[in-house]
Amino acid sequence: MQGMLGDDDDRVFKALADPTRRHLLDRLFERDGRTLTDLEGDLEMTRFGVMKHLRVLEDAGLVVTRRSGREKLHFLNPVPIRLIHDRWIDKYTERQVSALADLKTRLEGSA
Amino acid sequence: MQGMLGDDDDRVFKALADPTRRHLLDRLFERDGRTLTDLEGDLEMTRFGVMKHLRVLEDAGLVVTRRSGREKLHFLNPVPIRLIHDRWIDKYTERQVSALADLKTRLEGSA
DNA sequence: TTGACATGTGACTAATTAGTCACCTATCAT
DNA sequence: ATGATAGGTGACTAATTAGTCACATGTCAA
Repeated sequence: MQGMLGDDDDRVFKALADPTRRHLLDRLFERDGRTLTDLEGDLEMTRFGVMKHLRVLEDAGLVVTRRSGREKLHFLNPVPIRLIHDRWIDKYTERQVSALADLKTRLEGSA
Repeated sequence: MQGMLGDDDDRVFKALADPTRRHLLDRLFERDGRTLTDLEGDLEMTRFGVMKHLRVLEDAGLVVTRRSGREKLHFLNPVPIRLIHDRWIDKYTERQVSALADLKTRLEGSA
């Protein structure tokens, strides 16, 4: 039981704690397979900073990569996100919580 | 669109980044309505430390509280967790991702 | 081959955050 | 009332983390 709550998931949560890294995930959610240079584009940060953040995301398993020649392509892996969900939302209450979350999103969207 | 990605969600992710706070959420997931003294029990930390962590969780909306006499009862609010989920997992891929997550949990459970 | 481009590494500094301390306030039971 | 119990505050120190730098490696296209 403690096994699945160890170092792995700590890396995931630490990775998600930074707004730049969440923004990178947003970009990859929008469209997968981007390169470092592509992702560097809209960030007010040096390339090295972005690379460091991508490394953290990759170590956490939130991003998986594939080399293609001199480019490195980045893909979003949503499984760790789902595991966070399952840790504190059981199958029985999932429907109600999901409905509440949808409601909240809709209310904020129209505001 | 930026509205729902603002300071609020930053507080949520920062709150989740600490293992002690995740443990507190685990305890509340197991059983709701605990007091500070109750939660303090199995932690190697002073009461003040625990109180500080609970405060962070409450500010993030992950924990809601209710006063009952001289006691303060703590409840887990799963909605922010679900919003994290919905940010990077769309409704169309949710089933597949969920299945993968279940598989991963089962494999680790039997290991 | 050679110049240009994409990515990678180790060390340094500045800023953030965790945990503790002494001390304070409010409520309950007798 | 009063002693015990539950919870709360502001300031301090130690540890962690973000961002940058100069420099290095590997790949493509002509």
